[in-house]
This record gives sequence, structure tokens and C-alpha cells, in this order.
Amino acid sequence: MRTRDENKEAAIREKALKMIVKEGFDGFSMQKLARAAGVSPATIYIYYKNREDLLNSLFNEIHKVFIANALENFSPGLSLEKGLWLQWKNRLGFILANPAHFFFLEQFRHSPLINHKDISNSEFKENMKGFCINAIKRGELARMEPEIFWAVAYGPFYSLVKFHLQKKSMMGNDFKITDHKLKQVLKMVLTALKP
Amino acid sequence: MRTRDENKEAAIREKALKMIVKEGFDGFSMQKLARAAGVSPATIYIYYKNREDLLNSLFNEIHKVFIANALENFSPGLSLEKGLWLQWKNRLGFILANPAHFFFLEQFRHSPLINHKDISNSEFKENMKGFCINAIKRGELARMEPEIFWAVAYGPFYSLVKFHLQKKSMMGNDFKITDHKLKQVLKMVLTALKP
DNA sequence: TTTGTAAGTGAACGAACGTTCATTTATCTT
DNA sequence: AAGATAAATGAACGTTCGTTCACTTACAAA
Repeated sequence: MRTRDENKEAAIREKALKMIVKEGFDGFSMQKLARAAGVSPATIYIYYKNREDLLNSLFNEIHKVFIANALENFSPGLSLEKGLWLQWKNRLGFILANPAHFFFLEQFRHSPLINHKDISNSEFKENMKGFCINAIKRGELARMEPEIFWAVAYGPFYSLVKFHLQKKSMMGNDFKITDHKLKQVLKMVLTALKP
Repeated sequence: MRTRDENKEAAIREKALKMIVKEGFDGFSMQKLARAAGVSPATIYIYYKNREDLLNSLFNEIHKVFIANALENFSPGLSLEKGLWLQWKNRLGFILANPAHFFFLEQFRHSPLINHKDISNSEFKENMKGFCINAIKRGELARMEPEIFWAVAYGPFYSLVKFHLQKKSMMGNDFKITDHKLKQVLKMVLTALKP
């Protein structure tokens, strides 16, 4: 039998991502994608059941890569400060290196497409759970619901990231994240989380 | 001359909002909208130049209403705690009363449609600026960049809101905001913002 | 070298897309 | 009551949509 041309699938996924980021889900079509990737429309249906399947597959893969990157060098035994800093840096590094991937994830997450899915990564959950328990034991973290922890520990970080990625952020400024600013916010967040 | 039927435009806007929230921008079409609103496709073009104009108009109006609601009873002279609490409560009240409006705003904001626009409300900016200056003078707030203030003061709040609106939030729980939890997070945020 | 089979194709399907247009309808001014 | 005019319409425009299908191509096993 004929062997699959891996370049074809890679081209399909890459062009799909770019098209969605530039034109949104309504500007994205299978025929345009085929043209952009240099394949026949029918070829796409060898790799994916249909349009929705392609979009879901794209989201799943990118989300997995994102989480894996966030957990790089992470261990639940790290101190709250070191662990949080590492995760922030990991995430920021990925986002700045792959802004299109992040735009895609955010666009997907905030669209109705997300309703047909169940996003959750048990490896990630286990890590975070252990991380919190250890921090509480060590007296670095007050006892609180996981969602509240997440909101305080990651909400400010992601707000900063979004300002960074916008041309004009809120006040008309051109805000850019620096290590110094990130450290400044980390200190504030750690103060908030302290028992 | 014949007079405009205001019910028609209201129906168009309402059905457009619902369709977009349920089916996304790619599930939304002018012909489906006309059918849902009980008008002719051509009628929509009396009120809006084209599809993009309709979407922009919808976003502008809803965003304006949202900001106006957030500023209700607000004054830059309020203490940091009172002012922040009021804004959180205003926003939460609106979002819970009009979840579809919030979904629409978020979906639009995270789509490429937002690139063609310039979101900024000078009345809101003036209010926030005065609010911060006063809080700094009073010693309730450390001096910091506006984006950092926003990230710490509103990032956690919006994270909570998003958990509340999801069926299964992160850890598989069914998280719901209560006044008590909101106050708990407010205390944490105020601690972080203190000089 | 033949053969089986999955990969890959271009053309085509009916349906739906955004938008326009000739026409009718309702209301204001006279 | 007549005339003017903008609102409103249904049908239609050409285009593009997601998907399928009959067919060709390339490669592994025989």
C-alpha cells in the first residue's frame, strides 16, 4: 500500500492554524485549507472525519503541547515561589515563541466549539494538587478552594500576557512584559496567597 | 414615508446575539438570522451595511452597556476596597443577569474581528485613573503601572467568573461564586495591592 | 514483477453563503 | 385624496461551502 506523506498532514495542520488565527473560524474553510496546504480537499478527509474533527484534533494537540511545556522542570516539591515562577516563565516562553498557538487556544476556548469537549489533564491536575498541599504544609499558602488558588495565582499572569500581546492595552499604552515586572507581580501574588 | 419598525431591529439584534452565542461566528449567517428574526434578508441591509458592520455594531453596543453598568454608583473618590468591591459586584451582576452578552463579548474579543476595532472608553479610563491616584494618595495602593494594577485587581475576579460559568471547572468541580468567596478574594487582592 | 491496498486526486454534488434588485407597502406631507 | 419616500420584501445573483465519489498513483508484500 501507498505510504502516508507526513509533510501533507503537517502542512494541513500548520495552514489550518494560521488561517484560523488570521481569519477566525468563519474565515476558515476546507477548500481554502486544501488550496493553502497544496492538497486536494478529499485528502483532508483521509486524515480527519470532518471539519469539526479537524478543529478538535488541532485543539487537543496544541493544548497538550502547551500543558507539557508548562510542566517542564516542574515538581510538586518546589516552593510556592519557585514553582509559580517556573510555571509562569514556562508559559510565557511558549506563548512568546508561539503566539499563533496561544491565539488559537484562546479563540477556541471562547467559542462554542469548546462545549463539545472536556478539557482536563489528569497529570497536570495531580501535579497542581501535590504542589498546593506541599505549599500549605510549608506555611507558604493559605488553605483555599482550588479555583480560588488558580484565580489569584494565574489570573494576574494571564492578564499581563494579554496586555503584552495587544497593540494598545487598555490605557492606550504599549505595555510589554519584562522579567522585572513579572517578578513584581509574583511578589504581590505571593503576598496575597500567604496564610 | 414609511416609519421604521423598531421591533424589527430589536429582533435582529437579539436573534443575532443568541445565534452567535450558540453557534459561533461560523454558525451565524445573514440568511439564518433573517429567518430567525422573521424579516427578509434585505431588511437587515437597511439597518447594517453588511455582516461585519452588524457584528461590530453589536459589539460596540453591548460593550458600552457593560461598561456603563460597571460604573454604576462608582466614584473615583471611593476607597480602594469599596470601589473595587462595587465594580466587581456590578460586573458580576451584569454577567449573571446577561450571560449571553458576556459570552458574546468574550468570543468577539478573542476572535480576529477585534483587530479591526479600537476598544477604549475614555470616561472609564478617567474614572480608573482618578480612582488609582486617590488610592495611592491615601496609602491604600502601591504605585505601579496601570496594566499591573488591572492584572492584579481584575485578573483574579475574571478567572473566578469564568470558573463559575463553566460546567466543569478545571479540577472537575462545579465551582460557584458566592459573596463570601468573592470577599475572600477581595481581601487577598487588597493585600497584594497594599504598598 | 505482479498484485493488493491505502494514499491521494480533480471534479462534482446540493446546500448555503453574502448581497442586490425590482417591486410592494405603509406612513408622512401636502 | 394624492403624492412622495423610505421601509420592507421575496426572489435571485454568482460564489463558496462541506463533503463525496470514481478514479489514479505509489508502495509493501507476494
